[in-house]
Amino acid sequence: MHKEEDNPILKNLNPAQREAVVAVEGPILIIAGAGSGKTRVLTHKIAYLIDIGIPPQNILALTFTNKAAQVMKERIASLVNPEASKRIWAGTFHSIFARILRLEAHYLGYTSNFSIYDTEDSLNIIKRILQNYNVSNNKLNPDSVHHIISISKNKVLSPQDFIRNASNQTEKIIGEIYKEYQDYLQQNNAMDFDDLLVNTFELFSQFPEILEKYQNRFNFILVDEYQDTNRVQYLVLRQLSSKYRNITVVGDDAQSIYRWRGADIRNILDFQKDFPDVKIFRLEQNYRSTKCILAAADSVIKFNKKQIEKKLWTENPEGELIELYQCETEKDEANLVVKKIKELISGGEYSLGDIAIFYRTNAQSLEFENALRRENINYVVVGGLSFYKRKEVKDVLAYLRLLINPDDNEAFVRIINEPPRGIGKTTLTHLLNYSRENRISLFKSLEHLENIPNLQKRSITILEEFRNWIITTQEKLNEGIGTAEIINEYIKNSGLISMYEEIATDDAFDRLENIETLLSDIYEFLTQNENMTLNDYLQQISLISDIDEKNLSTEQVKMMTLHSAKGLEFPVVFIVGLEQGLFPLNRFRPKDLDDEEEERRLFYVGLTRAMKKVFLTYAKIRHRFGDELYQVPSKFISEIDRSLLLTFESENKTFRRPTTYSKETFVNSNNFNEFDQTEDGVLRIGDRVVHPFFGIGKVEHLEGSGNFAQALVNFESVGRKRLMLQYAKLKKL
DNA sequence: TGTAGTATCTTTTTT
DNA sequence: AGATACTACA
Repeated sequence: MHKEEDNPILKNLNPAQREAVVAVEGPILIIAGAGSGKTRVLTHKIAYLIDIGIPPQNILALTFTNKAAQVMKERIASLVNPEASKRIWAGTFHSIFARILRLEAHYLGYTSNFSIYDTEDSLNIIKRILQNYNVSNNKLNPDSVHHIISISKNKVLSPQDFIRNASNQTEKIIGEIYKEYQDYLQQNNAMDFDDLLVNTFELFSQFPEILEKYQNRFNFILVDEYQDTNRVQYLVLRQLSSKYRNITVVGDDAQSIYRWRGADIRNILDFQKDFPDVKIFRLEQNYRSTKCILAAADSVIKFNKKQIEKKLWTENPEGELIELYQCETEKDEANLVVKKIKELISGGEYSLGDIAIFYRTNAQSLEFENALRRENINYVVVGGLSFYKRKEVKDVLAYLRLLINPDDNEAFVRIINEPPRGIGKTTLTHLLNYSRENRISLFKSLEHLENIPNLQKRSITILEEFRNWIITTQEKLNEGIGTAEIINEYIKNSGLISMYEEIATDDAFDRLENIETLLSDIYEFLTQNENMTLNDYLQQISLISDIDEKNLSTEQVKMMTLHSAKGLEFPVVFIVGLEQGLFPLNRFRPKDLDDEEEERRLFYVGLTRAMKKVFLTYAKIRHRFGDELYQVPSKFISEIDRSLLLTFESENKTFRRPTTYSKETFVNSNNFNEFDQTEDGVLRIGDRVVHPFFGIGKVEHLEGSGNFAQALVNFESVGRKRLMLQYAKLKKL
């Protein structure tokens, strides 16, 4: 025992943390509250494992982002020998599984240069399949079909299972589409994000000897953010750990925010069922936030019924009260936040890098960007339209994908007429038909141009030329020398660059710059890493997320969605857009209590990111699709213990034309706790109503109750308005 | 086949 | 309001 006390790896850990670290063998569940040193426990545990002689290459650490894995490796490197830290397998489920699948691809009928399709690719495929099905698009839109397929995969439900379980015609059709989609992916030698998980599960299920190989390799498995794993991730974890049973999972049910993409909170409960001998540790001391922030977060999360009982506490100071600002519009809100940021900076206590702005949807970032730019304040936006999602970047990547995996039809479709080279819709349709009928890829079908009906002479010449160009480039690439130069030449010959040079607008120059950045990024990757190939590059970037890329240690204000904020911490946090319908977000579908609880956890995550100070804001009026919406403060505001809140009205009101909605329309800011559950009157969805100012309209949605009851009314004269029934004086027709 | 003009949709959250 | 997708023409 005393020997362990001396171990530097165990110093600076509290008793609970230390116990969790030295519990080496068997299944271990760590329930770790926000800010309780979860990452610290994981890193120290891995360092400890290495310290007691476990070979680092036998350790597998699964994290939620690549960045978290990278941070973990760096910290381990500083605790033990840096060389050892490099040999740990650490990464996201997706990237680690992709790595395994590359090595074992042939077992599943893939080759190791398979493409990884992103959501956009998947949607394009589904759109095309839907067209062939000739179904009315309003019921089966690509997004929802894609979502259903994705959720099914995460539950390990095959197309055959899906069709068998179908209970109506629509489901049956979706099942057919799912099947066609899956066959198509296999033909393209491509996997989508979900396949990386499902196929790993299939690989291990079908080939026990492969499973055993990886069981033996990963003697010790550690999983971060366990509350956000889904069914298939859980199943693979169970497969991998079933031999040695050394698995440590860390999670906090209060921070589970990915139910919508299949995360299953039951994984924690099932974990205890599968491993009855599980040892459970609880980390309940928070080192991050002030007492005030913690109390506020606690008062909110108490409104959730489903949760594991735990009490988070801190020795940190009381801290300052949370400030709540009521703003006129979203512009006003952005201006207020910028004003507060300037005050924080001039106060001398904080710098720009200490400050973060969290919002519910990416679209909200725009106003803040504008306001910050006007005041010359440096900022960085995480997420939104990331570099690798830009059209011109994706086009270049598609050119490269086609070189590596010529069966990649999505890449082919993307670039065959980009820039325009005279292969239009008609020609492409002929090609697509031929390749579908003969079950070969588009690129392969170029070998049989003379057999393809209806092709014009001109098209044939162009396509032949295209095919030769790709093949010659592939041959050059296979020689393995001067890869970066070959790629530059190839992209130059594609005509993309000269196309943008000819357009010569500001936008086109931006795009050119992005292409240049990408090419030099590739150049650097290939020259810095001796034995890395273009294939490695493509794989790496397809699984990179925006948060992995962005440097958060800079002196800039950080802006991101609440989802991206998970796992991070900042001295000062702004949570904006706290309005009913926006946060909690609702999509005007039947109310789901679980949805609301998830939104509340998201708010909890936001609050608990803050170390010292929290600002909350909402706008009374928010513009959306050109409409003016009258907003109601988020119910979450009313759930914060009132003694912890200071409420303000934003002073810098922007000028607005007076309407019949004068001051009394809006909630008095002292009224937040009067939210109650009384019945919302006689108004029903579909009712036609008349309003003294807006005239006749139809009720499309109702929500809230008591003083907060509100209706979304579509008026004939002015379109959709969100109105508070208390003030709106609507008359039913 | 490419373009100009028009209709329609957009805003969840991410690997 | 602005961007994208679709349709009718050159």
